[in-house]
Order: sequence, then structure tokens, then C-alpha cells
Amino acid sequence: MDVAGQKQLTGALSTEKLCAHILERHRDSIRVQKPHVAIANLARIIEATLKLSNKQGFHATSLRDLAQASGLSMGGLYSYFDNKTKLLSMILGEVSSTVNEVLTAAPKEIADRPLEHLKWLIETHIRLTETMQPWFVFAYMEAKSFPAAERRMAVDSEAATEEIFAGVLRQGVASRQFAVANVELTASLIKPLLQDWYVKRAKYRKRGTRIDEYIEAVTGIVVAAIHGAD
Amino acid sequence: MDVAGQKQLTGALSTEKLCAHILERHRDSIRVQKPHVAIANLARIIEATLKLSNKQGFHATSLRDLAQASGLSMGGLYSYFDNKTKLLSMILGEVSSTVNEVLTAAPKEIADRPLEHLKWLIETHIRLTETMQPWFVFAYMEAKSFPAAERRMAVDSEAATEEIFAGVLRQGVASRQFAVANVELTASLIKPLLQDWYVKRAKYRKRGTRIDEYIEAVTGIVVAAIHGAD
DNA sequence: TTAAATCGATCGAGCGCTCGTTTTCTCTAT
DNA sequence: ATAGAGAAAACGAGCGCTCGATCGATTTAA
Repeated sequence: MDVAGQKQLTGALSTEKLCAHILERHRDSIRVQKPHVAIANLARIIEATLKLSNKQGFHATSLRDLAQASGLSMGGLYSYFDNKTKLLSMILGEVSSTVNEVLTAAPKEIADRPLEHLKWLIETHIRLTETMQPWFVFAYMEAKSFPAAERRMAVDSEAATEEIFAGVLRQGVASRQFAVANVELTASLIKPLLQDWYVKRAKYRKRGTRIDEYIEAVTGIVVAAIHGAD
Repeated sequence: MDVAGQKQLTGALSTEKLCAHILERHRDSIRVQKPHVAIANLARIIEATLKLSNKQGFHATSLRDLAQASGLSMGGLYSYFDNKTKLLSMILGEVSSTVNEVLTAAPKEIADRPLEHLKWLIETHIRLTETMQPWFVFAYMEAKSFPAAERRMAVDSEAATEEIFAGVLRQGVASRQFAVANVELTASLIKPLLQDWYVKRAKYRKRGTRIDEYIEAVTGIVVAAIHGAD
């Protein structure tokens, strides 16, 4: 699993680890003091939120549903967030901070070669979204109903990811390894290919498509599109 | 505009025409008799629904908002649909019936040649979703919160579109014009390339990307991916 | 013992939807 | 031409209910 610069994502990004990070970023607004209690309950709250929201939408998920599914009471929930919107943006913030952290961590020996870097980005992005699938589905589907501030954050996060791809494409063009007519537009079109894996996960699961097969297909399309020669 | 088998979409798919079609399909449940009154008000209701829902989500759009935006009263709205969910599925039904009708109407001289047919499908799909952009965004974003019956309809509609692409790919492979390792997976991956144009329309608008440029980019990627030679 | 954590009854706002009433349109008799 | 009656369409206050949010009471753990 630990292939060519591919960090072990599953372990490093467990719900507990992610919730510990969320607790750090929101220590001031979370009223529960003991970290192990706070992290455990945060995990139960967020797992319930992702599960219910991805089935019926965040807006249609009531705090009563959430209390029952997480095992806390209505009042108990409010020790962990100020209001329903804050819960939503806690999750989004964690997603966008994680994706940025992971995608900018390519090993130097890979980042030096544009074609390898591009392949690494594709594989890493798909494996990351596989590991955190419910989180990404949530961020993708609920982004439109964010309040203005959080929405801008989501758009910026998407733009940042796209810029990482655009940067590698530009590097490949500069070194005459890639032939790309419109770098920005090509970078934009790579994203939906990566996103389809988690946005329409149910379809691929039913069809029995394996993740390696999917990574290979996307890589093939992208490499063909840039006239890649190593 | 009327290029190679490309019907004039804008005129044939005006809101009025689409609403006339909706009236036909729901004559029994719409209580307003006179067609010209019913069509005009349906148009105002649906335009308001698309506008508000695409901004804040269908679930978050109240019938009071809708009444104000459409210029009808609360009670007036209920002459046009039985309940809020029926309004949602009226719109979805019109989208999926239209997309199926338009995409299966390729002129014979184009449908005979796989490469031309594929290019025609890409261009027609993108231009169709451009003309009916709010409708497609609505169907795409709200599909997850449909009641079971309507959701199946949405999934089937998506599968049908994908199958049109898969059919052409298969034909091209059979006649040795395309080299595609996995036809189903490739067809699946074409869809998100087409969808990105309307799902992230705001991004492309801000960036000044023109529709012909987008069509060309997607066509280029797809053709490269199938090793296309005419 | 006491402070931290959790509980759940309770609140007012806002929801989808209804229905008795009013307004607007259409057609006929003069 | 036009008055006026009956039908069609539109109105909007109000119903029952659920929502997000609150806060004093209660339980838990050190």
C-alpha cells in the first residue's frame, strides 16, 4: 500500500485524528474540557452528521435526528457547537485543510518530474477522497447552502486544488514534456474526473469498479490529453 | 448557429415551450383550465423555483418565498401542484424527458460515423445544458433529496445518457476506429466532463471561458482518450 | 464535595398546506 | 353595446406541527 511516495492515508486520517484536529481549531467554542471526552463525542456527532446528511441532506437533518444517532441529547450537542451552521463549517474546514495539506506533500523526487508529479496527484487525490469519502461528499453537496463566508472558503479551497494541478501542467509545458493548449481549462477538467469517484460512489460500487482500475482510467485519459511523453 | 445537425435549441426549449409540455403531462393534477393562463403561471412558478432553489436549495425555499417571487399567492400555487414534492418532480421529469429526446435525435448521416456521432453528442449535450442551465443544476443538486421513486427516475435518466455514449464507443471499437480498454468506465468519465460546464458555471463565467472553447477542450480530451483516427 | 458534563422539557418562529372568501373573466339576454 | 350571473382563478389568514435553540435540573467522575 505504501507505494512511491503514497503515505498511508487510512491510519493518519482516522475519524479520531480528524476530530482531534477539529478540537484544536475550535477549542474556544467547544465547552467540553477533557480532550478524550470531547474527541470521542465529536467523532460520534460528526459520524452521525455525515451519515444522515449524505442520505437526506444537511438541511433536512434535524438536531433531534442527530441527537438520537449520536447518542447525545439536544443540549449535549450544543456543548460542541454554537449553532447548526457552525457544525457544518467545522466539517468543511477540516476537509479543505486536509486536502491542502495532503496534496502539497509530494516527495521531492516526485515533485521534480512533472509527469510523475501529475500521476501522483491523481492517485493521491482519489485515494484521499476514498479514505474520507463521507466528508468529501458532504463538502461537495452542501457547499451551495453555506452562508456567504463559508461558501467563499469552499470556492477558494477548490481553486487552490485546481491551482496545484495547473502549476504542474505549466511546469511540464515549460520543460516541453507536455503539450497543452489551455493550461487553466485543462486543470479545471481534471477535477471533475477525480470528483466523480466519490460523488457517484454508489454507481461505481454497484458496478464493481475497483479503485485501482479507476485511477488507471483517469490517469490514462489525462496523460493522453497532455500528449505525455516521459 | 445551426451547425451540422445541431438543431436550434434556444428557441425550441424556451421556458414557455417547456411549461406547455409540463402542462400536457400533468393536465389531471393542474386545476387551472385555460392553457394560456396555466402556462404563463407555470413559467413564473418554475422560474422562481429554479432561481431560489439554485441559490439556497429546494428544501430551504419556502412556499411563502415562492409565492412572493412568482407573484402568486400561497393558495394560488396549489392550483398548479398537489404538494411541494410534486413540484420538484415536475421539473425533474421535464429535464430527463428533454435530454433523452434531444440526445437521441442525431441525424442519420452523423449517427452512422462513430467519431462524428461522439463529437455531436458532446457538443449537443453541452449546448443543451447551457440553454437549460438552471433546470440541469436543479436536477443535479436536488436529486439526492428526492423521494425514492423520483430518485430512481433520476438515476435511470443518468444511466440512459451514459448508455448512449457507451453505445457509440462500442460501435467505434467494433469498427476499429476507437481503441478503448473499458467502454463502460470511459463512458462514465465523459459525463462529469460534460456536467462541469453547468455544475460550476459560475467559475467559468468569472474566468471568461467561452462555450466553444469548452466544447473544443472536452472534445479534444475525449478524442485523445479513444485514440481517435477518422 | 464540587465542578464538569449531560439531560430533556420548553419556547417562539416558521414550515407545508387548507379552505372560506374575494376578485376577475366569460358569456348570454336584452 | 352592456348589465349581470355564474364559473374560474386567486387570495391569505390560520391550522397543526416540527424546527433550532435555551437553561435549570440532574448525573457523573475526580
